Amino acid sequence: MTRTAALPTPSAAEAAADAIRVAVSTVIFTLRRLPGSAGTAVVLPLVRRTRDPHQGLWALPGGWLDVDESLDAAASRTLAETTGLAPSYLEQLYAFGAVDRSPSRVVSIVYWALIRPDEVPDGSVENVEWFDASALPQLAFDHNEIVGYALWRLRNKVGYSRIAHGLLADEFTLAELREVYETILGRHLDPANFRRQVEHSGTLIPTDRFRTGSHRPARLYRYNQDVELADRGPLDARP
Amino acid sequence: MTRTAALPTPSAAEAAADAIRVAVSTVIFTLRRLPGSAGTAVVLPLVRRTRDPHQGLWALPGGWLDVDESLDAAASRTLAETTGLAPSYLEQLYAFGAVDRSPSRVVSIVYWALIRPDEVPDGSVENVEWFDASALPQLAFDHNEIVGYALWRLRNKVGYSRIAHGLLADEFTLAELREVYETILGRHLDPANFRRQVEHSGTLIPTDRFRTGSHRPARLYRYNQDVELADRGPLDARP
DNA sequence: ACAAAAGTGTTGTACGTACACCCATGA
DNA sequence: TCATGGGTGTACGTACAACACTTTTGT
Repeated sequence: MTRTAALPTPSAAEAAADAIRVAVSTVIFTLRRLPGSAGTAVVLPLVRRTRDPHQGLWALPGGWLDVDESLDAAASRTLAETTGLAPSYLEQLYAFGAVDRSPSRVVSIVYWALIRPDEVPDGSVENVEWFDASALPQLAFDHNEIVGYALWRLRNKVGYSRIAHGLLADEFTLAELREVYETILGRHLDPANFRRQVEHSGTLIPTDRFRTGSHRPARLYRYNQDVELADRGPLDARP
Repeated sequence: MTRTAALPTPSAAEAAADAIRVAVSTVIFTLRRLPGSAGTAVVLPLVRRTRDPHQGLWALPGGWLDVDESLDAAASRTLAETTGLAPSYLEQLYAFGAVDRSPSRVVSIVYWALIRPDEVPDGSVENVEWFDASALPQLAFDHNEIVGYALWRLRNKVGYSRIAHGLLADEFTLAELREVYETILGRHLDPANFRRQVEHSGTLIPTDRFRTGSHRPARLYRYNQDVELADRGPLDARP
């Protein structure tokens, strides 16, 4: 299967020349341990464009919205086609509709998503590569701007919600959870204070298991499924 | 000029039958002093539909997106056509795109806006009426859901930004500002504590003028224009 | 034994809340 | 002079940051 950001769809191709077309793209974040030194980075998958406009440049995974497909469904499909997996968190980001953002008139409904590092397939997919979110090349269209906004939302939301759990496996240590926060926020957090904050939030369930490592074993926690990752208000009931 | 929520546009009418059309709607909030007793309510303008679907029902003001018009511009145009004025605050709310939200396939980019009560024209406009946001009739399409979400965003945002100033004239007393917060949040706020919070926030500039009323005159304040009403991150730079 | 991470305790500051109190004005 | 809203002072509780300290493991 070829993967390109210019995804032809019958209904779109048939549209009139001056029509407005609706695309759906997704910014998919995960965390990746950097090879050499210690450290973790926010990474996202990009797709190399195989046709004009912007042939050869990297772009966000996406495609045209199908006539019989909701926006959420289109975002999930996009994600499945790119990563082959369902996201641990998926939320609409923004609708981008500047007149000159593409040669033809395209309104892009952009989503952003989180997936757990352990669920990212190892084998590389054709034309897809994962990039460090803080060191992106020049992207197609206004996608640099879009990723910048998605990163801002991620950093903001990590401060007042529990979305960080969307980047961890089912069981994790507090140190691992803290590393997620530190990576996203880009600053050091006090282990003692972090422990108390997150313990008193009621979103964690301690288990009987421990992670044995180089030193004193750390207790493993589970995420409390009763608590939503983020409060999206009336829209929570949807999809 | 007639105002309907079914707004014909050449480019849309020419689109193929199975094409996806893009509409822009706006939830416009302002405050209105209730007639009889004391009290203020959040109100918004609705447009009576003059054609199917949902003929006769009330709907959000909106229209089709023009091919040579950005989303923001379309929202501003919508607002101007409804109220004849520029909003004191305008922000994209959400893109609604359920397949069955309209008989034909329509993706609606919804904005929400604030305007100052003193800038709302007195004379009523044909087919437009202002409704108490907390007591709406059944609206066309999914517009009840949309207003509910907009209200949630308004109440949320008033807690961590200064958008309340978007509902006041240039000069205002602290009691007036407090009434805005109380109306939106739906609860009483301690005058003494409210004063300190808002005074220490650095967003207010005291003037030499006082509002003389029934009792001790209250100092008038101005809004500090250097401070943005709300932090929208990287998107702030956009128009 | 020692290093290093897990986990606990203590203290100070900032901030929101509750509420008592004084001030200035119109009637 | 009195009622009322404008405006100040103060005490209390919670939340968080800083950091000293104890515990438990691998080597």
